[in-house]
Amino acid sequence: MPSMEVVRLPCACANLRRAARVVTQFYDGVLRPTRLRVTQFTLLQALNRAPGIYQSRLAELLGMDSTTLTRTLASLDRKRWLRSTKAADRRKLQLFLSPAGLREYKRVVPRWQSAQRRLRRALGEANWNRVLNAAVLTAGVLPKPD
Amino acid sequence: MPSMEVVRLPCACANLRRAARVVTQFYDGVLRPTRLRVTQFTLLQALNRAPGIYQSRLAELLGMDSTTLTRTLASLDRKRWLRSTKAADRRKLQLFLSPAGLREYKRVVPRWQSAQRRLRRALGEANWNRVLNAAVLTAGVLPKPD
DNA sequence: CTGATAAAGATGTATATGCATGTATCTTTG
DNA sequence: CAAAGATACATGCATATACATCTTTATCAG
Repeated sequence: MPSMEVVRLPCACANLRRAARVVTQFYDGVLRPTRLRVTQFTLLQALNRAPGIYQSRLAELLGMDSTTLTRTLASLDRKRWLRSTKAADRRKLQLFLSPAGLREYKRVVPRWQSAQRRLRRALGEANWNRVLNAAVLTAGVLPKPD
Repeated sequence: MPSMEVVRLPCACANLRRAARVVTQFYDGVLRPTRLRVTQFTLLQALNRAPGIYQSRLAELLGMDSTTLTRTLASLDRKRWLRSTKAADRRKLQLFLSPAGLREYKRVVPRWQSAQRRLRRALGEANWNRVLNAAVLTAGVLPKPD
């Protein structure tokens, strides 16, 4: 008979990925009526806060491969929420929200706030702050593999 | 000029996803010589610990949609690392490692242990334990959206 | 028992993600 | 300055992930 007890995963990475999946599903659920996912909302939010940021810097900020951004940003661009211009160093792209992008961002903010409030209540203050610092925890701390 | 300061993301979900990306990249880097990714390693490890587990229960354990498992397990199955049999309730699948799957798991364990040790050292005990509990934090705590 | 409903998994479709590699641009070295 | 190397982004390819929907099987109401 299959085990009924909880199988504790000893892998830190597996646990973190699991937490990210669960929380993403929660946020996406709350955001569903807006037809925007939390991943795209995060990009709009970052661009609202750091207009003109370089793609490479944004990737660094999100701990994400810069080439992953190429595609996710392309989907925002298709919706006309983005403006990008070449920087003085013409290899670099500077990214901005378009007016429509700003409107979209503002439209979704209340739902996002609701998700934040509900998660905060569910976790309690201490755990909430730990989650907010999760990114900082792993920023620059990790040694290069091999 | 694009901002040089750190842009703190206020979204708990964005932070958690970021941490998961960074840590996944680290584990995948350490595991690279084995040509196995941490996501697949996690499945082998789970099946090693809970042989005969139902697919739906495994999905629950990993906070993952059960239909996502269908495909990830299919990739393990293509490599002949899996055995699955129908349960008494013939809608359900019971999952096991094949002998080759067990060998593969054992082959990769040392690298995984190395990644664990290195992350633990980088984070320190307190943060390490928080990460190990990240999954528990979010288990069953979240209210249904709407 | 039969029809209605629920549960488990498979499949279609879409997004997210990373690495290897390619191309354009910049920087460094002689 | 020209060649060599480095940097930024785009593209090809592979995996990861979820939801809606479909099929199969089980359970429940009568």
